Order: sequence, then C-alpha cells, then structure tokens
Amino acid sequence: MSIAALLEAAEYIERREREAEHGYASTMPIPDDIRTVVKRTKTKKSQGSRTTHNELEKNRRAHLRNCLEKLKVLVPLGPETSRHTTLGLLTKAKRFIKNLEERERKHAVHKEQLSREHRFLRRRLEQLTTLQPGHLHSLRPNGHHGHHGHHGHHHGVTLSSSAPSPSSTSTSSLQLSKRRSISECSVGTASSASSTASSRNSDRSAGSPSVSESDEVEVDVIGYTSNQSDTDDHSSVQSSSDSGVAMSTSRLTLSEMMDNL
DNA sequence: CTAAGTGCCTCATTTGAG
DNA sequence: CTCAAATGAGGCACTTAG
Repeated sequence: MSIAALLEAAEYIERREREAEHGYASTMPIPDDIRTVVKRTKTKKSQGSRTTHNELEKNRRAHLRNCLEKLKVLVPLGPETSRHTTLGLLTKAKRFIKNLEERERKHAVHKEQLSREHRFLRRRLEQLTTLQPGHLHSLRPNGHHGHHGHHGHHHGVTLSSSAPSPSSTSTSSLQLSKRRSISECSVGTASSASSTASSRNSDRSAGSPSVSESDEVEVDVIGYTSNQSDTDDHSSVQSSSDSGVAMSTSRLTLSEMMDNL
C-alpha cells in the first residue's frame, strides 16, 4: 500500500470523525440511528439513559481507536508490524518522537555553526571592501615589505590571519578547518596553498611572495591551517600583517564573493 | 440551585486471534 | 489457554439550560 493511499485513508477517517464528532455534542448533522437513541432517552429517561451512555462511550472508544489508527500510519512500526498492541504502538511512537527531537537538535546545532561561519565571512568581506588599495599592501606578512616594489598597482592580497595565540587552537576550529579544506579547496588552490605554506614557514627570513598578481582583489577565503587559532565565532581572526600565518585556500575574487553573498 | 447532559475513568465480562 | 481488545455498566466531576 502506498503512502498516498494511507494518507487518503487517514484523511477519510478524519473527515468522518469530524462529521460524527463523537456522534453527540456536535453541531454537525447526527446520523439517524444515533438521533433516535437520543430521542428515546428524552422520552424514556431511566431505561434509555444507560443505553445512550453506552452509545456515547462506544463513540468515544471508536474515536480513540481512530486516533490510534492514525498514529499507526504516522509511526514507523518496523518489521514486526503484524503483531502490534496499543502499548507497543504507544511505546514506538514515544521513541519515534524522541528520535525526531534528537534530529531536530542536531540540525539546530549545525545551523548555528553555519550561521557563525556566515557571520565571520561577512565580516571578513566587509573588512576587505572597506580597505583602501594602499592599505592592502600592509596586510602582507612582514617579510614581504619593501622587497617587491614591482607589485606596484596590483591589489592582490593574501589574507593572513592574525593568530593571537597559535597554541590556543580549539578542536572545533580544527574540525572546521579540515572540513573547509576538504570541501572547499579546489585543485587550483593547491599552488596557493603551497605558496602560503612556504611563506608561513619562511616568510620572516626569506620572504617569498605569496601575493598573486591580479587586477582584482584576491581573497584567500578559507582553509585555515591547523595551527591557526579560531574562536567560536571567528572573531579573533583578523587581517594583520605581522602574524606570518597565511590562510591558504580557494581563491575567490571579491566580485565572486559579492555574488555569493 | 438543580436536573440533565457530557466526558472520562474503572471494573467485569466477552470475544477473537495466536 | 493466554492475552489484548471490545463492550457494558456504574460512578464521579464538570457544564449548562431552565
């Protein structure tokens, strides 16, 4: 039986139930058999009242049964569906609801994580857009200063993240960086990643340029290296030229980032 | 205020399936 | 035979119309 058929059946039951509405206490038209019972109670009180009461009780139980049937449709009953009791059904429903709640909680946590990430990236973008081209050069690690004047008018910049205390890397940020580098680093990133890696290791002494030559402002958005500190909402990650820690990774042009946001 | 109606609960008994 | 479900019956609490 298909889900659609089950839903249709449930809907039918619900409709009938709404119409009958316990068969009493309803403004809806009451079926003839019930109406006669009600009439009878008004004439022959003592004897009929119990009958009415029994009818009402029967309807109430039918309503209860319908609800259980509907619940049965909603709750996955597993392989031993043939032999189910009311108690079993209710137990399974309880477990089912708990599972749903658990999933919802996990989703909420994930959503919060993503929104933090989103906030962080937004801030970074704002920082970059407000920076003047001249200032961008100051973002470069110290080792690059002065040596390569021929970069001249280029706006190319490698985002270096200031790591206030490199030893304070949290586990969550580690996971974050791993996930990011796996999911977001492209093949084209490899060169930039390696270049930033080399600059990280040697830029204080050798100073090989990690700045790409481009007419647009290039942003190494993501892929923090593992020794990089990252607080919960990334608020400690700032562009600073003296940390010597470069963010490797996928390069997006500023305009591309704008498009994405 | 009171009788009647209604909803819910509980207990005893019956019924039907495994 | 056992067990779960269905049914009948009685009772209690609450609401409502007269």
